[in-house]
Amino acid sequence: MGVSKSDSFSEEHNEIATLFKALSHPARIAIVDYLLSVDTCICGDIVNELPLAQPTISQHLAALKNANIIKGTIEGTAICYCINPDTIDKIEKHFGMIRHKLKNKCC
Amino acid sequence: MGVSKSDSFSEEHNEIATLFKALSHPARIAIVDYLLSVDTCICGDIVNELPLAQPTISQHLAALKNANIIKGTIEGTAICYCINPDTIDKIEKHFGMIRHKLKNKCC
DNA sequence: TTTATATATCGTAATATTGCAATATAAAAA
DNA sequence: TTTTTATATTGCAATATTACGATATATAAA
Repeated sequence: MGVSKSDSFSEEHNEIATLFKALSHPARIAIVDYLLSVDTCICGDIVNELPLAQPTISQHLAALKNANIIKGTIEGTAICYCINPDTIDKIEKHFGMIRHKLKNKCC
Repeated sequence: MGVSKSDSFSEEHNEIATLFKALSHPARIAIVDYLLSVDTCICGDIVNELPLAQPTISQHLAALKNANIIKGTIEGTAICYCINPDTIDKIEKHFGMIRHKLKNKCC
């Protein structure tokens, strides 16, 4: 009834689904893309990059932080954001596993 | 107001977000995992593998089919499901891009 | 201290997702 | 044809997500 039956699934399935969920919105993809498009970590100014209101972006950033996809460190008034490579690794490994299993299949 | 402002984002950002959304539920991850765990394509019997009612699984399968993550071909009364390697490729390429961009960064 | 700037939180409305019982559909078997 | 089996669709209730105005918070600058 609207509740995801998380308890019914394995820890790992829940974990990977949570990561994908964090990446399941175009605004969050755009944020990740923007963080990747500049050479250094970004302090401030993400709000000006997207066509969304500041509270909305704050929410999306919180979702990404919550999933450990980005890291934010306070830098005076601003916050500096970076991609967390460890989490990217984790997702890539999952696809590596998929790729590996796909190789032994006939489709 | 609850509506994702898809129009505000690029085609590519929307497309990749849609793929992640399809993978953002543990039941759908479990389905993909199950399809990968057997050597051949699965005809029927997915319903017995998961602790969800048949209509719910049908919905999840439709979501995966809709995102082109799995393919289903009718085989008599049953339907044979397979992972679509092309879509897996697409997602992997996205992470390849992320990985590439991360290399030139200081974090 | 006062003001400006950057980000977070609250409250709320609109919409989407999840789950399932009931029912429909469609092919295979009897 | 009737029955069985597998899957899809409908309808609906519970919950989650998305978006933003208003407001809070916290540091920097004046």
